Amino acid sequence: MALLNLSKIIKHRRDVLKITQEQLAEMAEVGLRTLKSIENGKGNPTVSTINKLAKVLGMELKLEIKKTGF
Amino acid sequence: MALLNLSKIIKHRRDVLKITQEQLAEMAEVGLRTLKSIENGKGNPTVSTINKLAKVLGMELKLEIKKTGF
DNA sequence: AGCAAAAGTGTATTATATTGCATTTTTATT
DNA sequence: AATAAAAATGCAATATAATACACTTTTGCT
Repeated sequence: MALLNLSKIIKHRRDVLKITQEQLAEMAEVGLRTLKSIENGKGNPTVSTINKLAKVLGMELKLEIKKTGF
Repeated sequence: MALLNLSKIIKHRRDVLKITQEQLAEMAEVGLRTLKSIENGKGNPTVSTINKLAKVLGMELKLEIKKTGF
C-alpha cells in the first residue's frame, strides 16, 4: 500500500465519520500537525501513529500476503 | 495490528521464504540493523520501511475498516 | 459579500527511526 | 566439541517523524 493511498484512506474515512482533523487528532492522541501532514501525503508516518488513528477510525493496519493478480 | 504482530509476521514470512536477514535487508534496501530491530519488536518502524520489506516478501500493508466481532 | 470553522503551510524544537560498525550470542552442521 | 553462519546487541552518528505555535488559505453557511 503506497503512502499516498494511506493518506487518502484516512482522510476519506474521517470524512465519512464526519469528524474534524482536530477531533480525530485529539481522540487518537496524535499531534494535529502530524495528522495534517499525513492527510496531505507529506512525510512518512510511523506504524504507531497510523495505528492510533486507525483505532479511532474503526480501522486496522494489516500486513498480508499479496494476492496474485489473475 | 499491534507492532508485535508486525514483527512476528515479517520474521515468519522471511523464514518461510528461507532467506536471511542480510538478504532481505539488502533486497529491500533497508539497513540490516533496522530489520533486526523490527524482527525483535524493538522500535516503531515507519510505513515506508515496512512497505519496502513487504514488497520483497510478497506482502502488502493494508488499512481497512475493522470487521465487527460477532 | 462577510463570517466562522476547518484545513493547509512554514518554521523551529524535540524525540526517535535508521544506519553502520564492532562485538557477542545463538543456531546448525560436521 | 569445534566451526561457521546467522542472529542479537551496544553504541554513536545522521536523518527525519512528531509536535507546538503562528499564520494563511479554503470551505461552507447565512
